[in-house]
Amino acid sequence: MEFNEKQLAIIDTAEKLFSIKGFDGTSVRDIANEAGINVAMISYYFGSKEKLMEAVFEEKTKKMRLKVESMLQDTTMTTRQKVNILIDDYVDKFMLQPEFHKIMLIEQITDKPGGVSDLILTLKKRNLTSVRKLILEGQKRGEFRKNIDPVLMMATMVGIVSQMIIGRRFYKEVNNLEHLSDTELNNHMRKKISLYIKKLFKVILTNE
Amino acid sequence: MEFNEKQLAIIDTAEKLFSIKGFDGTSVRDIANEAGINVAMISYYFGSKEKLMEAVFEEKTKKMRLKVESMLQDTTMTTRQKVNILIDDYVDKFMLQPEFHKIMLIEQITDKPGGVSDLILTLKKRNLTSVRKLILEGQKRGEFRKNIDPVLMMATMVGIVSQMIIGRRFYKEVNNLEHLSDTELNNHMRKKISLYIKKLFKVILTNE
Amino acid sequence: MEFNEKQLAIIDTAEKLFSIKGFDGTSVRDIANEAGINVAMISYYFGSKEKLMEAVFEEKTKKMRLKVESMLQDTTMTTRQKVNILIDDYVDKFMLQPEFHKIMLIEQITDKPGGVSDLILTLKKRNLTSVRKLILEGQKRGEFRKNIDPVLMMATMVGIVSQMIIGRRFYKEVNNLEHLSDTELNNHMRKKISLYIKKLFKVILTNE
Amino acid sequence: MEFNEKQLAIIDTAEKLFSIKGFDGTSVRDIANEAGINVAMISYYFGSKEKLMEAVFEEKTKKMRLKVESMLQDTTMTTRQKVNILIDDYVDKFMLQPEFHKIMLIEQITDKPGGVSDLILTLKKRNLTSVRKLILEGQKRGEFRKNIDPVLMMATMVGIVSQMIIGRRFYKEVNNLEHLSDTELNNHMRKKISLYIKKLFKVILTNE
DNA sequence: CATGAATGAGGATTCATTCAT
DNA sequence: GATGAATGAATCCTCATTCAT
Repeated sequence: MEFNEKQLAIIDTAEKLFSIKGFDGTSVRDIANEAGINVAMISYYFGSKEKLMEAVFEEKTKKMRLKVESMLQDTTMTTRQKVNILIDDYVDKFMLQPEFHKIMLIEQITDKPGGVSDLILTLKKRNLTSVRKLILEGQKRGEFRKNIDPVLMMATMVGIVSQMIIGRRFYKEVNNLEHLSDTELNNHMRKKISLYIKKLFKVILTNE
Repeated sequence: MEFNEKQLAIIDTAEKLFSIKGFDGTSVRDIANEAGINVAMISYYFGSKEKLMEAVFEEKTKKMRLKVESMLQDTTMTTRQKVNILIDDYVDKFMLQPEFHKIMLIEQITDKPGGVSDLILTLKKRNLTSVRKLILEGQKRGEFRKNIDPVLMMATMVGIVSQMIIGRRFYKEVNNLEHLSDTELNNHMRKKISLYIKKLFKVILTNE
Repeated sequence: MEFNEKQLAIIDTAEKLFSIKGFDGTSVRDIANEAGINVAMISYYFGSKEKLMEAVFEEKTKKMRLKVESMLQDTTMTTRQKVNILIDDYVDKFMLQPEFHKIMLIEQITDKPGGVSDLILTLKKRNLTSVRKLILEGQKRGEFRKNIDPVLMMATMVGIVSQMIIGRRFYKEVNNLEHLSDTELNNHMRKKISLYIKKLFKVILTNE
Repeated sequence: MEFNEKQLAIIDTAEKLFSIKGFDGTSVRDIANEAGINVAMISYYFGSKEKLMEAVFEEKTKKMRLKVESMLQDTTMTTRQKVNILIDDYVDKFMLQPEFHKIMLIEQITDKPGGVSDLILTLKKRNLTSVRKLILEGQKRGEFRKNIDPVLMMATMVGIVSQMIIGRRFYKEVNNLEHLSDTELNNHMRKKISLYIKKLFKVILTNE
């Protein structure tokens, strides 16, 4: 599915508003006004508000696919190096798209059958398969220990990032970082979270 | 604030529906029908839908306050024992109230000013203070290492639990646990998560 | 119809609120709150909101009946003296009960069939009969001229008083009387209006 | 502000219903049904019921501005002639728009701050200024006497017309004019009132 | 005699969508 | 292809009244 320029503008606006006010809290008029287009355009281009949400998801997940598969083939890196790259990759992607991350969270929480949450579930299962392969590789190579739960591992990484995105205001206030610009804070948090998760995973994967 | 039986019934229904369909996705009619009461009763008892949400929050957080403070005084336990109790406590509380947990998440994500998210922020700050004290105690006693970030620690525990609650369906399917009843699955997950976080925290807190 | 103390309190409150916010703009809850009684009392005591309005009217018109009839018998006064007394009487009564006057106006304007406006119409017809007699008396005695229209005469007196009550704020501002208290302004206006109407009527009734 | 045809139809209907049932007594559904349009159109076109009322006022006052100012310049007429024209003008305008007149009355009586009553007050003040100028002119030319109160004068004219509009039914019945059509009665009343007020004003303005 | 609780109808407004142009 | 106008359904809330106690 290819979207034209106007459609992309609508998708961007929708992403922003959905993440701030939720799907039901956002009216198509809000989106139309913010995007500077006619209300009827949304039905016209996407069919319905629901379909617009799916379009948002479709468009925004294009960049979201984890590049695990390609790395699995690679034999020049240790598995731990691969894991670290993966962590960096994940943290960067989501910290740079907090709005979309929020939408994904909300969709999973509300979990409407037939909606976006089904797509997310599929995505998660696919990612799990990759992660399992990676863990297996690490174990075969003797880098990782036995009894690693990939689901809990994923929950750890995703959960921490989620909490930091959701609790951005909290983090800023309790660490007295009000003087930082949005971009600065983002960079600061990205580095910190990345480092932290890497340390954590090192322990999870290797310690006995 | 004391709520009577009928009010509590409304609150319970509201909690459930808000967690499934979100605040805006839930109409007061939905709540009234589900609770078997007249629509007007909601305004009558709570003033508005917004106020009802606050009542839900008020009622459900009664049991939610972490019992850190009381434990801080205790001198018969090691700090790590205290931390483990805290983890058990937290995991139990939220895994037994997944609906409310979802509401808290949604409220934090959408983050309406003047709404429930402000109350949550206050709660988190209060908890942070307690956690900081606990860490300090552990460090003074030589149990814990230096350079522990309490905010990341909290994000880790909260994030993992969140992910497991949100990803309950995912967890069930990929682990082939469809044969378990809801209660059985709950118990299974609670134990697993608790154990996992404890291990994680042991490493975070003590390892050099 | 005799009203007990509580009923009278409700009637007074209702009169005030009806005059400020109109009948439809006033809710029985408003009245109940303002009067410090239970909402159900209004239906309980008066049957309905509509009936309450009629009770207000009934109670407040008790003092409103013009004392024309009694004066007609009097042979010691000239008719013009009688007219002047009547004017004083009317102006005083309405300027001292502006709220009720407003209600009467609104009721006449909206003119619901079967409502209070019917009662007002009856009252006006009764008053007209008296006024006609008085004019006749004046004409027989040679005090008044021919061709006096009693309806226009009444409209003149009632209309001027109405305008002054309605336009109280206007009058105060354009005459720079902001320094006067409510009572002072009332007295000032009463005298002025009374005098003005008397002059006017003198001309209307006697001039050729 | 220019209103399109449909808006004008809504405004006309609203004017009628507001004058009959009052603002609060009229529901937007009433207006929509009577005007043969969808309920949502009212919000669509005017934003709210309140704004619709303001639109009614705005539209209907277009023709309502007294043409005093233009006449003040005129040197070919005596001031009394000007006054007479003014009276004719006023009586005609309001007797031909009794509905709107009623709305103005109700709005002044209930006197909601920030509502239409503020606009009416402004209008009255503007008119007062003009009337004052006219009186001054008459006095300078020696046509009028001293000590004329313009506010009472206005109250007289406006009050009489108001009473006749409000008491239209009363007037009809007591004068046995049931055989007249609405238009005939209107013409009859207009002439009568006009003549009466002119006579009255002649006396007020010139008599010592 | 009095009242807090409860109700169903109706209030204004906003919604996503469709239609005519 | 694009849009302002229009719609019916649904939104939350308040209404006057009644009921059970």
